[in-house]
Amino acid sequence: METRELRYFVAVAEELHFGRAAHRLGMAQPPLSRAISQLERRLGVDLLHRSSRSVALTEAGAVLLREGRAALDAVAAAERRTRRASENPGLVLVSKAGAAGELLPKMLDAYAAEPGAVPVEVVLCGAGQQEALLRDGRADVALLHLPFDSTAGLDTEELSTESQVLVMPAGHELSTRSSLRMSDLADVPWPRWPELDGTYAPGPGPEVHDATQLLQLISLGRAVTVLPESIRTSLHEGLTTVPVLDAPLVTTVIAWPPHSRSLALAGLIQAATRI
Amino acid sequence: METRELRYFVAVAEELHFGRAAHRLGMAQPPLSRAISQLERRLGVDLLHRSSRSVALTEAGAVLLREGRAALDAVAAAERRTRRASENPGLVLVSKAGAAGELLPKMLDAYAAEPGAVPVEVVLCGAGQQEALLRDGRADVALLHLPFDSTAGLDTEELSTESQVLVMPAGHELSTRSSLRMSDLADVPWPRWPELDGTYAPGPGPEVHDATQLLQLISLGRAVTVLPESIRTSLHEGLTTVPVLDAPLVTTVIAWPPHSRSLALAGLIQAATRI
DNA sequence: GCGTTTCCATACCCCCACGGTATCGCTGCG
DNA sequence: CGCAGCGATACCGTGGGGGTATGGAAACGC
Repeated sequence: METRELRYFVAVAEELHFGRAAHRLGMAQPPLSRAISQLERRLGVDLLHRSSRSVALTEAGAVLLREGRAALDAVAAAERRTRRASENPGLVLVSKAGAAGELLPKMLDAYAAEPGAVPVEVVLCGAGQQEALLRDGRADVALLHLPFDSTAGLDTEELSTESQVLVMPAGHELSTRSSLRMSDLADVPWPRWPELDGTYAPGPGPEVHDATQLLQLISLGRAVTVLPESIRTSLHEGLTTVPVLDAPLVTTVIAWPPHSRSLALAGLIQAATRI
Repeated sequence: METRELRYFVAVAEELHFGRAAHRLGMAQPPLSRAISQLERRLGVDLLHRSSRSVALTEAGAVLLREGRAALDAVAAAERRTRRASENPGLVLVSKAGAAGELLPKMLDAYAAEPGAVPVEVVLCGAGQQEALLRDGRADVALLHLPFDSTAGLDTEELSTESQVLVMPAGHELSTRSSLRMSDLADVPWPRWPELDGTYAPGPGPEVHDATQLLQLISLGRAVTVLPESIRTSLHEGLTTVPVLDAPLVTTVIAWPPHSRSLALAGLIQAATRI
C-alpha cells in the first residue's frame, strides 16, 4: 500500500464525499474514485458502502481509517525527524507551559554538563498537545504529568512524584487552614481547560488556556485550583497554598516514542532520571 | 514520502550496498540509485555517504532508517488489520505459550458472555514475540508479563499481580523448605530462553524454547526455575513449588496498540479488568 | 411525473515517472 | 597497469496516474 493511496482513502473516509475529498486533495473526482476502487480490489476488501447518493464506511473501512491515520503520522514523523536530524543535531523537548517547575532547568543543566550533549530546544505548549507533537515528529521527548496526560504509545521513565496544593489569593477563606480534603472543595467551580479541539466544555468555572492566565485569574480572586506543589516555587506574592491531602498524586514522567532511542535521547533520559 | 521510497531506502540502508539492495527488491541497480538520490533531493538531506567503493549512513540516514522501519510497520499493520477486519470480525489475542494460567480462560469466558462479543482467536507464541505480532498487525491484543516483557509503545491495563515460586522435582533438596530467598538460588544455573533472533546466549543452563519443554526438563531433574505462582494450577505430579519471597512480583497486563481501540477490543479489555 | 440537481462511475486520452539496458568513471588491488 | 567491483549517468519504453467529458442512478422540486 502506498502512502498516496492511504492519503486518498483517509480523505474520502473523513469527508464521506468523493467530490469534497478530491477538492481537498487538489485533484479531480474521477481519478480519486478509481484509486479507491483499485485499493479495494488490491486489498480484496470493501472499504466503503456506496450508493449514488451517499458514502459510508464499512467495518473494514473504519479499521483502515484508524490504522491509516496512524501510519500516515508515522511516515510524516519519519520525514520530519530526518529533516530535523540533518539541519540541527539537537533534541526538541516539549512540556506544558508553566508546569515544569524547577525540574526542567535542573534536568537541562545536568544533561548539558555531560560529555557529548547536544543542544536541547524547549517547546512549551498547551495541555494535551504533547502527544501529538511527539507522534508527528515535531518533538523528540516530552515531560508529561500523570494522571492528567496519557502515555499511550510512549516509552516513559518516572522522574518525580508530588502531592497537590490548593492555590488561592492570600485572603481566601480557606487560606488559614493547615490542610484540606477534596470534600472541602466540593462546591468550588473548577477552571475549564480547552478540549483537544480547542473548544470548552460547558460549566460554571472560568475558561483558561495556560497557567499564566490561570494564576492571574486566581490573583484576581476569580478562580482557585489544585496544582502540584512544585508550583509554589514560581508563585508571585498575593497567592498562597494549602496542601490537599487526598488529591491524586502527580507523577512527572519523561516520555518518548518507543522506537526512537537515539544516543542523544538516551543521554537526556539518563540525565533526567538521575535527578 | 511514498512507502516505495521508504522500502528502497531501508533496503539500501540495511545492505549498505546498492547492488544487493536492488537484488533484494527485485529490481535493477540504476533505478534504485536514482530513487535514493531523488529522495535525498526532495528531503534536502544527505542520507548516505557514498564513495565509489562503499556506502555509509549519515546521521540523518540513521534516523530515517529507524523511523522508516516503524512507519513501514505501521503501514503493513494497517493493511493486515483491514484485511482481517473484513474476512473475520473477531479479535486475535496473543499470549506466551503456557504462561497465561487460569486468567486466560476466565477472561475469554467473561467476554464471551457479554452481549455483542466477537470470536477471539488465541495465538500462543514464544517469549518476546508478542510485541512484534501486535506491531505488524497480526494480533490485536496481548497478555504480557512485567517485568519480563516490555510495554513500550503499547496501551495497557493491569490485570493481576502475583509472587513467584521455585519449580522443582518433588525430591529436590530445596523442596522441604517453606520459603526461599533469591540468595538461596545464587548458584543454580538458569534455563536459557532464545533471544529475539532465535539464538541462545552462552551459559551453563539448558536451552529451552517453551514452557512445556521447561517443565519436562524440570521433571527430569535437569533444571529448576522461578515462575509466577499461578503455574501451580497446571503442574503435573512429580513437581513441587516453594515460594521465593524476594523474587520480583510479576504483573500480568493486557496490552494493545494505542490507536486501535475498537468497540470489540474495548469490550474485551473491560471484561479482562473485571476479573 | 418529469425535469433538475447531485453524486459516483465509466470511457478515453495524455504524459510522466518508474524501471530496464548500456555504459561511464572512480577506486582499490594484484 | 590492467582488472574487477560498484555507483552514477544516459537513454528508452511502457504502465499507470491524472485530466476532461459523459453516463447513470437517486433524491428533490413544482
